[in-house]
Amino acid sequence: MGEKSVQKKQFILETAKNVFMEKGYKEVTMKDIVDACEISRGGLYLYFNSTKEIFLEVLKMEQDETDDVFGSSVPDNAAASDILALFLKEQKKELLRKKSSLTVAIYEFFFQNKVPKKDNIIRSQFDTAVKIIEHLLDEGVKNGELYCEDSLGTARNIMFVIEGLKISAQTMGITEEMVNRELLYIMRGLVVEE
Amino acid sequence: MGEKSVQKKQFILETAKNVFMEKGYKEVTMKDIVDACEISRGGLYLYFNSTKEIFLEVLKMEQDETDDVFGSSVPDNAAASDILALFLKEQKKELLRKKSSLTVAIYEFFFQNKVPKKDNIIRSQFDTAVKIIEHLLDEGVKNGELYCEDSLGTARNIMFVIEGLKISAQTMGITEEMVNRELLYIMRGLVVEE
Amino acid sequence: MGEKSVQKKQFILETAKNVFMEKGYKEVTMKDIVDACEISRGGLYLYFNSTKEIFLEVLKMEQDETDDVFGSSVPDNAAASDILALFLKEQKKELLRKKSSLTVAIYEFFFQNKVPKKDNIIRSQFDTAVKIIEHLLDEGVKNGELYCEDSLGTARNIMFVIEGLKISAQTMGITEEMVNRELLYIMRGLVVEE
Amino acid sequence: MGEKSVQKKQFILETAKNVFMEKGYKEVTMKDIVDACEISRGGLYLYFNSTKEIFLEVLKMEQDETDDVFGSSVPDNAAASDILALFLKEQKKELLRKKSSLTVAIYEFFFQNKVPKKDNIIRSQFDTAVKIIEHLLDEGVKNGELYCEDSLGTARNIMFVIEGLKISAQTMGITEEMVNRELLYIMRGLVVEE
DNA sequence: CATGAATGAGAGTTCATTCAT
DNA sequence: GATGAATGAACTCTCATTCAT
Repeated sequence: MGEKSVQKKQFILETAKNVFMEKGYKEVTMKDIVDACEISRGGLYLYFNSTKEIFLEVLKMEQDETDDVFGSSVPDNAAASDILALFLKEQKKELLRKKSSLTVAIYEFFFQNKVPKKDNIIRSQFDTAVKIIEHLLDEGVKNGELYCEDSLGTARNIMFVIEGLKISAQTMGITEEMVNRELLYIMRGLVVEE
Repeated sequence: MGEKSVQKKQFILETAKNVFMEKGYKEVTMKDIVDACEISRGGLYLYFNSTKEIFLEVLKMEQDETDDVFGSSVPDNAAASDILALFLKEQKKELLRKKSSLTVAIYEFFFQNKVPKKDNIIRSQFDTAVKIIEHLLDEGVKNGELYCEDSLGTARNIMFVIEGLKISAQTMGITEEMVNRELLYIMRGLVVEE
Repeated sequence: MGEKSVQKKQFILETAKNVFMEKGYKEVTMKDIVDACEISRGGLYLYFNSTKEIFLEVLKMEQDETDDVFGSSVPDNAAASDILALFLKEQKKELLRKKSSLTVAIYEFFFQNKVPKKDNIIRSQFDTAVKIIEHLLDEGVKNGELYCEDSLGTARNIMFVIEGLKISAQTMGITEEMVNRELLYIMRGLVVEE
Repeated sequence: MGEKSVQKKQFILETAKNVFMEKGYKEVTMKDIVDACEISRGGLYLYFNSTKEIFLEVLKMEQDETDDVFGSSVPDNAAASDILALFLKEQKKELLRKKSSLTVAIYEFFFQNKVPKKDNIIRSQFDTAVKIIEHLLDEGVKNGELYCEDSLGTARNIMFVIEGLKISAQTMGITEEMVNRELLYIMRGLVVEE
């Protein structure tokens, strides 16, 4: 595939991502993507054979971007509790950003496609997040900022709460206040009060 | 619609429920239900006009059944912590029952149908569960079995964890061990150790 | 068929007539009539086997009523030109009564059902009207009120104009003014000016 | 749509026109046209979305052709009365051409689609014809060939008679003799007898 | 590489007609 | 007589997928 084709493929993926953000996963047809990309029907098939194939590549793209973000954005000399708070704030922003998120599409996709653990982006992102939180908790405890007896258990607990908030945001709807309340509840149990 | 038809309607709903458990919500077509019920194309339309209509009635049916269960199954003179443990065990069973659950269908349905709060079964079940847990916690604290400063906050936290486990079960897959671990984590923070 | 059944049949015909006036002929389904009559599907089939059958009986009913009207409403000792004017006025009223007329239904019916001359209500009504007009013209000429060399030809001409107005009313729409103009044009050619 | 498609679109319209001539307007389904064109179900939808859309384009096509004919076929130096006779003869041919005419389809279409005056082909053709006849009458009077006091009124009268003949041809059936008789009746009133 | 016309399978929906009760 | 549940044929419309150009 020439360089030009690589660009076109990239363009299709970016455009398709928007479509998935709009309509979720199941609803999206090849026609939707063809229309959004303003290319020919046959043209799309030169690059992808199904919405599933496209979605998988969109996911991979997403994952790469997320990895980058994760790696870069952590301030070096910040206090662990501050970083944790920052992390939670980030999650909150994501949670409340109703539209223009792949969340629903990802859920729909994984509902019907049972993928092996290692390819499961939800799983790997969950695990990564747990590890990061665990590490932050350990740091916080070491520094005396935080109190936590079981950092791994707590990290997992936090992530399940966040997952719970995430799905609730998409199904029953949640307000910013509700998210704040939950995150506060979590932090209250961790921060050492003077 | 005569008495006979009520039975048939019920039969269709039961059958359709199985179809939704099998295939989720979006995937299901009127034809799927026609085939499952072994009735004629037109026959189904005598009772329902769309899968959405059917699904809504299946949900209502479900909810009624759940209400019954909730009302009846609580032992009278049990210790609060035991009832709570029982409740969590029930949730666990539900969580791990991969197939033959409407969970995925319900998620898919509420992804695309934003219904008013009061009609949102997910919301109302969530709220009901929170109230029950809160009450149990209060009882437990009163009896000295449990320790909990903010029973409402804790109840909500527990339910969000359960929601998190529920969606995780459907997307990344979870083992019984994982569920146990989480529920244990929750209980550990509540039970007064001697 | 008992007396009761005769009444019911009559009721169906009256109701069906309204449906045909509303929707024309082709559009009407057995279901439409069942719904309008608020009887059972099977019930209708006890009396009629198709919309065509129903329409034919509606037509016959209509024809009988029209015959009655024609017979009774002619004042005995009136001047021929006055009766003619009255007749034309009646036609005008009919023409402009857009809704609640069987006109369109009749047209649609005869477009696709080529019936033998004698059963063709349009034909027989046309012929009857021609005869009446011809007679009136003859009378008028005899009395010196009217001038007309070819009473039969004129009668036919008048009726074709009226047919033309009738179809125009249903297709391109006509105003009262337009009808007046045409009828005036006709009368001007007939009335002896002093 | 490429050049090739334009040809195909044209082909569909021509074929559809025949279908409409056969079956009228209301009766015709997309499937009828698909079958007549021997194309695929989906193929037709590439060009048109409904029988209404197709019929409207067939009408436009027809109108264009008619306009051409009107413009070209008038001999230059002919006597007005001859042209008028020619015109009426043309109408007669049209009238008697029972099958293979869009007449019925057009009537059916305009029965249920009330279109604005300017888009109403029946109306505009009627008006055009009136103008032409009026002009011919004026010419004829000027030349002393014809006698007519109210050329516009007469023109309109003639056209309503023709409309009446047209609808009668489709509903009660008319013979060539009947048409001749009517046209003769009209001409007799106009031609100056020596 | 790219196009877009073409196909055909399949979903939704409506009704005429039948038939057990 | 009367009911209305049930059937199945027919129609509309949309897409995934192919293929000649």
